[in-house]
Parts: sequence; C-alpha cells; structure tokens
Amino acid sequence: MINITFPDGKVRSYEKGVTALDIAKSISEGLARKVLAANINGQVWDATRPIQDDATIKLLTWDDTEGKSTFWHSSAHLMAEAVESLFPGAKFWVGPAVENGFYYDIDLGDRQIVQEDLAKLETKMAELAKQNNPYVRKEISKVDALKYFGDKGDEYKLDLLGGLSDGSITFYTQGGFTDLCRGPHIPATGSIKAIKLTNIAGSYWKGDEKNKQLTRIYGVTFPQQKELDEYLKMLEEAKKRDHRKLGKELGIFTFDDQVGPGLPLWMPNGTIIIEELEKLAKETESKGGYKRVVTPHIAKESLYLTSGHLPYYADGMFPPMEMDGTTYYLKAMNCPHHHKIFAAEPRSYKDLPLRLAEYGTCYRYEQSGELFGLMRVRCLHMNDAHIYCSKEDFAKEFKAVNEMYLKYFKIFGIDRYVMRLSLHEPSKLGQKYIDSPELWVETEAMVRQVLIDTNTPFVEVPDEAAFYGPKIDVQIWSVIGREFTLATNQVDFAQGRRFNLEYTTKDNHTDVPLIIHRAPLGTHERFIGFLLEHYAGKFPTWLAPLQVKVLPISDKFLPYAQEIDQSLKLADIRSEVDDRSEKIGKKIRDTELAKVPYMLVVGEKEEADNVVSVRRQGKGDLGIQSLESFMGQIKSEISQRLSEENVS
RNA sequence: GCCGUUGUAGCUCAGUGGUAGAGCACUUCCUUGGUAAGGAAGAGGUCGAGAGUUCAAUUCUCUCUAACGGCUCCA
Repeated sequence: MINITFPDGKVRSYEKGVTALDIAKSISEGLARKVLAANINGQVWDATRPIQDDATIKLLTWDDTEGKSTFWHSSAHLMAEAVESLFPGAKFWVGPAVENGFYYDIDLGDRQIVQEDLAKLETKMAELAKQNNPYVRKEISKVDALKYFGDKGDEYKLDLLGGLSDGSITFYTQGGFTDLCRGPHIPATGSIKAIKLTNIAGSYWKGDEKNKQLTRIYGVTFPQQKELDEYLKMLEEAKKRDHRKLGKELGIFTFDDQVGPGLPLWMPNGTIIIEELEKLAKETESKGGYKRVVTPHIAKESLYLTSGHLPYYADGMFPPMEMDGTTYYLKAMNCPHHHKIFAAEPRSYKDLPLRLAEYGTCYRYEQSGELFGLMRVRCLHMNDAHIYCSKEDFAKEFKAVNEMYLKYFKIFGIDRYVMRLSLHEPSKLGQKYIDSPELWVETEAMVRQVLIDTNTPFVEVPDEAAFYGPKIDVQIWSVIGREFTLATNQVDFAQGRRFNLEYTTKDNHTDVPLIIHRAPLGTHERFIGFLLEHYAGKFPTWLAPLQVKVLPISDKFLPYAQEIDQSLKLADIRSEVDDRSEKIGKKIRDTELAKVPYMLVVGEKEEADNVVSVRRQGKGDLGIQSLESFMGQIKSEISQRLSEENVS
C-alpha cells in the first residue's frame, strides 16, 4: 500500500500502482468523469499512469490551467490523427497547447490545406473523439524510437529524438495515431465534445525564416458545446473594441492606398487626442526637468555609422537616398540627433543630468506582413527623450523615469501590463550586442537593482536587449490578444563613447555620460491604438475629441443652443450643436453612438430658466443644472484628467 | 518577406459569364417632436489595378496591390 496526500492535507492509502483516475473514482464517479490529468509530486501526469510510491496529488480538471492545457494538447494529437487520415503521409513537427487552444505544425509535402479542409478535419475529429479512444503512454528505447520514425521517413521526429536521451522517451497512441510525446494526456478522446479549427498559417520550422515553412493549424476545443459558443461570442465582443474598427467609426485615423501601407493619416478627431497627449507629456517632462528639442527627419549615413545603428538596423530603415553625392537616411530613431545636441556645446558636470525631449517622428521599414492597424506602422511619433547623466546619478534618474511611467499608467488606468527586463546574450557579443562584456554585467545589475529598490514587479528575458544596453519594456496586449511593447526605458553605455560625448567632472577630468533612452508613452500610434481598445472608444472627457454636444429639442431652440455652445467654446470646451431637424431621441441616439461624454438637452424649460439638462454618455439623464455649474464640473474633470470611474 | 484568406456605394454586406442591389449615412422636401432610430423623394459604384481566356468578364485564369489571420521581426 502507498500513502496519497491530498491538497487539504488528508492522507489515504491505496494499492501500489493505483492511478489518479482510480483515486478520483474512489471519491465520486462525477469527479472521475471530470478528471483530465493529475499533479503528482509537483509534476503533471496522465490520470491513467500508475503511481508506485507515496505521493501528493492534486486532481486536475477543466477548471485548472494545467487541466485545460492537457486537454488542448490531447486535442492537438486528435487533430493530427484526423490530418493523417485525410492527408496520408503528412509529417508532424510539434503540437503544443497555447493560451487559447492549440496548434500543430505539419509538413504536407506538395499538398496544400485550404480553409474548406478545416470543416472536413473538424468532422473527422468529432468522429474520432466519439470513439473514445484512450491515450496510451509507452516508454520506449531511443533505438526503437529512431527505428520507428526512421522507417516512417519522418525527419522532424528524428530531429526531436536527436535532442533526447535514452530512458526519457515516451510514445503516446490514441486510435490509429502514434506520436513522440512527453505527455501528459487526458484519459480518452471522448471528453473532447466541441471542436473549432480556427485558422491556417505558415510557420517556419524552428521559428527560423531560413527554414522550410510548415503548415500550422490552430484550433480550440471544449468539454461542452456551450463553452465553445461562449468563447466564439467573446471573440465577437472583442472585435467590437478592435482599435481598427473604432478608429474608423470615430474618425480617429485612416489609411490610404496611395499614401502607402503603414502610414496613418490622423483625422481631426485623432489629432485632438495627439495634442492632448503631447500636452500631458510636456507638462510632466517640464516638471521633471526635461528640455524640449526639435530635430530633422533625415540625416547623413555617417551619423548612423557613428551611432552603430546601421549594421544592426539597416533592414529596419527605409532605403537610403542619394543627394549631392552624399547618402541620407530617414531617421528610424531620434537618439543620434539628440547626441549631437549634447555635443554641440562643451558640457560640465553642472549641466548634468541633461534631459532632452522630443515627440520625434521616425520612419521604420516594417515588413509588409507585420503591419497592424496603428499598433505596427512605418511612420511613428515617439514620446522620446534622452537623459545624459553621470554613473552616480544613474540610479536616481532611472528611478525617476520608472516613476513617470507609473504616474502615466495611473492617469490612464492601465493595470494589465508586464515589466520586462531585457538582457543580453553573452554568446552574441560583437554580433547582436556591443562587445563590452563587463559593461553589460554592470549595467544589467544597476537596472535590476532599481527595479528591486522600487518594488516594481518584473520578469527577466534573456537575449532581448537593445544592441547598446539592457532595457525595461512594458508589455501590453491588444484586444485580439497580440502582445506589444507599449513603453520602453533603455540604458545605453555604448553611444556616449561612439559619439565622443564628454563632460568635465568636478575634479576637472573628462568623463563619458551614461545615456537613458526612454519613451513612457511609447508612440502616438501605438499608444492611441491601445487607448482606443482600453477605453472601448469611450475616451475620458479630457481626451474625447468632442466633449459636449448641445441638443436642441426643436429648431425653435437653436439660438439658445448656439448661445450655450459659444459659452462652452469660450471656456475651451470642445463643443458642437446638433442642428439637424431631427427628433430628440434620434439626436441622443447618434450622440451616444459617437461616444461623446456629455449631452446638453435644451428646450422650452431650459431656455425659460436659463439652464441645461445634462446627459452623460452611457449613464443617461443627470438632471437640470445651470450652465455655470456644469462648466465648473466639466472644467475640473478635464483639468484633473479624470476617468469616468472617478467622475461623480 | 513567407503561408492562408479577402477586396462590390462613405459604412456594413447581398449578388451575377450578358456593364449591379439592400440597410445605414448623405442631399432635398414634409414634420418641430422632451432623453437611444418620424416620413417621402433623390443622388451616389470603370464591382482594388493590369493582362489573358471568351462574341461578351464585376463573375473564369494569371500578375500586381492593399487589408485580414498567423510565422519571422519589432516601439
């Protein structure tokens, strides 16, 4: 007999060789039906795998993350079985569970899989699932495994086997399909009740674009049809707040074929948001001791040779232009221009820290397939600044930048993000990274210490640094789940030297400043794209392109409405009158859909008493107020940059 | 850039080997209405671009272009 310890600390004895599924059955049949896998001594196991020794157990169901991912991984195998039966000879690379479902990368040889095939595959999968075939685990020797896939001519699985050592190799078989797989898997195919194959994509083998492209099929499955229906409905809802859809509906931005891909045209409404963001940045930076500068959009090639950008970034820049026998580039970054401003005058320690800020316009040649609404564009306006400081001041400056981020995030109510400390990869020194090993170690430690000192939660990511130093990126997700870097804070120990930037120290020596590159508000493009989704188009009043719409009950009250509108405009409130000969219900509906924060309804009563009826978008009628009282409130809401949740 | 999908009116979308429709938006007229759609009439499209097949192409084929879902890449 062996002792099994449950999460609540209770211990029960079972026969040696008992399975998690047996244990679940001993508790209740209902639980046994729900068990997908089990956490045994901290490892996720098949629920059908015999337990030989004393162990702790946690039964995993659909409600556990590991239960879900096991379910989806098993679904990937089920899909592979269906693919093999409809496309004999298909070879399989890997088929993991992902955040919302699973995929499998497949080499179909000369054949192609198209959208219509997905329905056939779904039908086949449902048929195979109904057979309720068990997933059978088998330990196998490396020799036998190599022979099995060698006979099959499957170079992909042979490649995987190459990295595995004897004794750690397992096969899983369900129905007629056998795969090299670490597992674990759910007990049997029967619990996969609802299946949706979502899309087909190409995917490079081992993620390297020089390798062959495999066909990737994405799918998602559920234990109940109802859950699939809910999932699909959720996707529909998410699409409604997609910034590309909202941006068009609200007249924020547009693209034009003749202007070019990835080159957004900011419409009047979007321009207002840009101006409000710049106002916020200027106020904040001015208080933080920043000085504003303006620099050209192009520069000579030699500038980028000095900065060291060209060898690393040439592919990401627009092609060079020849002029008067000199090569020019459109700028992809503002830093070299700012360095030249630093270098324009002799600097002493008394000038430091010198903080140069610019909403700089950059052009980056993003590959065509990477463009994505406002989130990935080729023309961008960066909330850029460079801080030149001594090593002693570095921690203080870096911390102040971090605090600026958090201040901004509070204003916008941004709480779903991850701070990512990006580090260098020592084996790539001299290629991807500046070859100064000791400086890398030193600055990475400094940055990490600042994060620890300020209690900022972060994750460390190797091989993601800028070529000139480590950085902190703030990662966010678009409404359809794509990940982006919203803001960035980078240390640069390289460019100061490359540009011969110097300052005179207190003891009359010269030293090279450290440089901090920072963009807390990222770029207008990505930030506004993000805000559109974050607010679902319902901008807080301070950002809303139109803040108030005055709605006369009928044309008779148009003069009074225009008088109100004029007063608002004089108080710098963005206001308009709906002067159409429509019924009030229609005017309200259109203004609600346009997501204008406030509506002022005016008719006979209001004109007689010299008041307005206030209506808040999404909330309805707030009652009658004097215009002065309303203006006082909205002015205060705007000047404090309040979000709707803080507005009473 | 690569794999897959799509491109019809300002927007959302029908449709056809014989040069096109709906709803909303727009214009005009009627209506002057109290908190989410009043009524009527009208205007609006080289069916993404180019080439090919055909008596005839928006429809079939090819190329290009742009967008979308991914891969790679990135603020």
